[in-house]
Amino acid sequence: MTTITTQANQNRERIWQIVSQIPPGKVASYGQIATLAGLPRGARLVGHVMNKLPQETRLPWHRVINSQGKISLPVGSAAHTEQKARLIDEGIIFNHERISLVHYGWQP
DNA sequence: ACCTTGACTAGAT
DNA sequence: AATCTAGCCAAGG
Repeated sequence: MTTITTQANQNRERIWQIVSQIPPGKVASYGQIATLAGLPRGARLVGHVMNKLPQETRLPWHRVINSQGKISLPVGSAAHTEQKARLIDEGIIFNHERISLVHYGWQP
């Protein structure tokens, strides 16, 4: 098994690493993750990486939302429903589909 | 190799 | 508050 370290692989691993640090009951935005991973304008890449996570991943992907405090997945989709349920389980309160970043935003 | 598509965002209008 | 726009990075056609 040869180990190939492309730039894309490194970026992906940095993103995984940051996401794994978000504590329960807190949320972080795509842009915030990107910045912490050393990719200041890579918000979109974070979304792409989340989208490609294996179904059985143990990463707390549900704690990643957009800068408006909303879930970016399509409303009504199974994924959106699961994400919302997981967040509510952790004690997060939604107000009109929005999460208060002031109260629940992760401060590393 | 070229073009389009996203779990995006800050800034301008 | 609602829209637009340009910028970013990887993947897929």
